[in-house]
Amino acid sequence: MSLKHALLGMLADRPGSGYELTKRFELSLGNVWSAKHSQIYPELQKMTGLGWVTAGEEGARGRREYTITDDGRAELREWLTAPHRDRNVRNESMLRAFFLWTLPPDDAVRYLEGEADGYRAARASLDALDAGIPWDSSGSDLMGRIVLEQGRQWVDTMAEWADWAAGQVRAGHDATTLDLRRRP
Amino acid sequence: MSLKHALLGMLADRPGSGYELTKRFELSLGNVWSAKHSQIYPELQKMTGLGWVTAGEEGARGRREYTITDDGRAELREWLTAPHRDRNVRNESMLRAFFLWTLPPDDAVRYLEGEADGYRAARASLDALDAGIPWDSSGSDLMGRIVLEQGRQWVDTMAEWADWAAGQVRAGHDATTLDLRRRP
DNA sequence: GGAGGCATGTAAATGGTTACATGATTGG
DNA sequence: CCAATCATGTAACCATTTACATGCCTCC
Repeated sequence: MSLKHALLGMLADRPGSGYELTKRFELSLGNVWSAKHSQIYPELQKMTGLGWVTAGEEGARGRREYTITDDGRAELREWLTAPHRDRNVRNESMLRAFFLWTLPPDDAVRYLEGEADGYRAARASLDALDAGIPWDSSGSDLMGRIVLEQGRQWVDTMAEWADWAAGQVRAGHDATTLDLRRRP
Repeated sequence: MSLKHALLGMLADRPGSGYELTKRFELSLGNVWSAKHSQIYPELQKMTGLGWVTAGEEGARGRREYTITDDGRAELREWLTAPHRDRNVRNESMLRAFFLWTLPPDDAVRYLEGEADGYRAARASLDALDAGIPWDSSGSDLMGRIVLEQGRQWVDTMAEWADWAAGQVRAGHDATTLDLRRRP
C-alpha cells in the first residue's frame, strides 16, 4: 500500500492537485516509484475518506488541490518509522540474465553488453536530471539528492557488473571458474 | 507478463511440477522474481492452452509434471532477445528515504543505519546461499552464479550508500553541501 | 481557430497476494 | 498415529496498466 504513502510524502512538502502529483511522479519520484493518473485520482479520493488529506475548492478546469492533514502526517511518520521486513524485489533484466544460458553464447554476450549500455545511458540521464535541478538547502532537496546519488551508484554498479558478466561469458567461463574480482 | 517467461526459463532447464517450480522461486529465483503457488498453478494451465508446455500424466498425490515444448522454447528465445525499454523500478526503501526529511534528523539517521544493517544481513545470506550450492559447469549454474554475484554487488553498494547517507544527514549537510565522494 | 497542455475522471483487463480448502504420503 | 511436507486448486481482494472519455484554458 505504498502509493498512499508516496502521495502523503509529496503532499507533506506542499499541497498539490492530482495532475501535479502525476507530474512529480514523472519528473522526479518516478526513479523509485511510479503511478499513472488513473490510479492517483481514485486514491486521493480514498485518502480524503480516511481523513489523511482534505480536498480544496474546485478551481479553474476542475482543478482540486489536496492538503495533508495532521492525521495524514501521523500516518506518514508511522509508515516511515515502523519496521518493514519485506524486501520484495522484482528485477526483470536480472530474470532474463538468469536464463541467458538457453541462448548461443554470442547472443548472451550481446544481451549483457546491451544492458551495460542501458545502464550507462541511465547514468547520463541521472546526471542531466541532477544538473537541471536548482537544489536548495531544504530538507526535501537534501533527501532528493541523496536518493538521486543512490540511483547513480546503482546504475554504475550495474554497468560494471554487466561488463564483467559479458567478459566472463565471452571467455567461456563456467560457474566453477568464474573470476569473482571484488572491489577493494 | 514475466511470470510465464520465468516459468518457461525454469522448465527449459528441466521439467517440473507446479509445486517444484514454487520451491525454485523460494530457493533461488526469488531474489530476482517471486510468485506464489496460487498464481503459478493457473498460469501453467494457461501456458498449456498456449502450447508452450505440456502436462504429463497425473502421478502420486495428483502431481502433474510440465515439460516445455518447442513453441515454448521459441517464445522464451523471443522474450530474451527482443528489445525491452521499460526500466520500471519500484523500490520501497528508497521511496521511504525520499521522505525522511519529514522526520527529526535522529530518526532519519536511525532509519538509514537500519537500512545499512539490513543490506549487510542480505549480503551474509547471499554468501550463505552461494556457499551452499554445489555449483557445476552447466550453463544454468554459470548464469545463476553470475546473477548471484550481481545481488552481492548490489547489496554492498547499497550498504555503502546507506552508511554515507546516514553520515551526511548526521553531519547536518544540505543538498548544496553534500560530500559526493565517488568510487575511484 | 487550432494545437497543446491542463485537468479529471471511469472501465476493463491484467497481475499479484491472502485466505480458504482439500487430501496423500512419508518418516519418526 | 501424528507432524511435516508434498501436492493442487479456487475465491476474494487489492494493485496496476491500458484504454476510453470529456472539457477548459492559453498561446500562437
